[in-house]
Amino acid sequence: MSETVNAGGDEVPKNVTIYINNLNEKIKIEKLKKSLVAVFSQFGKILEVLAFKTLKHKGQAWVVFENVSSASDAIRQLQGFPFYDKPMRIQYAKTKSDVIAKADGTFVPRERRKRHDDKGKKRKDQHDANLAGMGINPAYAGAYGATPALSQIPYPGGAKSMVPEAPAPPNNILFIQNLPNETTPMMLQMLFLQYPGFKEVRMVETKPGIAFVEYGDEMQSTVAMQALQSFKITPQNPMLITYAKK
DNA sequence: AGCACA
Repeated sequence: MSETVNAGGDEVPKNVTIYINNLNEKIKIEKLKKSLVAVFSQFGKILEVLAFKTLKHKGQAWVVFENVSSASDAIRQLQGFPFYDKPMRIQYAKTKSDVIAKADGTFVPRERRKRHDDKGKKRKDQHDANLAGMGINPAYAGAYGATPALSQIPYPGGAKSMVPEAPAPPNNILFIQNLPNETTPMMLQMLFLQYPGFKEVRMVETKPGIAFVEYGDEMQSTVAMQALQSFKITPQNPMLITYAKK
């Protein structure tokens, strides 16, 4: 079959883009997008994820895949999937996404008020289409390209988690894992104190191997994270530093 | 409930 029937009984033709609603509106847009990437990447390459916080568009998102088969698999397999405590409702999107139109040359700017599109915009669009063609979301390339920690961290918890978590967004508090059991707060303080803005180290006796390190702000915590990422207290224990969850 | 391209 080549179409699905949505809850309202309307037939929706296949599309590489899926439209998701009934999303938890309390989740911040950036976190939501990253979590969607985390959950939907299993079905194939994602070109872009769009979500907006305006009234009319809250609780909804568009995930643009490279192939329709990915979109179909996603709809089949994740229909009703509990995501941040709410079952996702997934359909094919009704219209073609701009990234796709730009890539296949059918893109027409929708504000008809412009008589000429200026050269600068055109070049930018072409650039974005190129990025998309390489599997790089232009929006992410700009926004997160300079934040290496976000891309290099596998999600902690991995397979056992029913709702895969995207890496946490920047936070002035760092979460340290894979520490040797003999690590003391004093040892960590010596390491982290050398970076500006250091506030404190917290460890929990009953949870060996992890610690929280707090800085004044997220710029400072990011500097420390990048400096000490994979630092080995013992040769077997490269530390894994991520932002703590908010 | 709400199908866009910050």
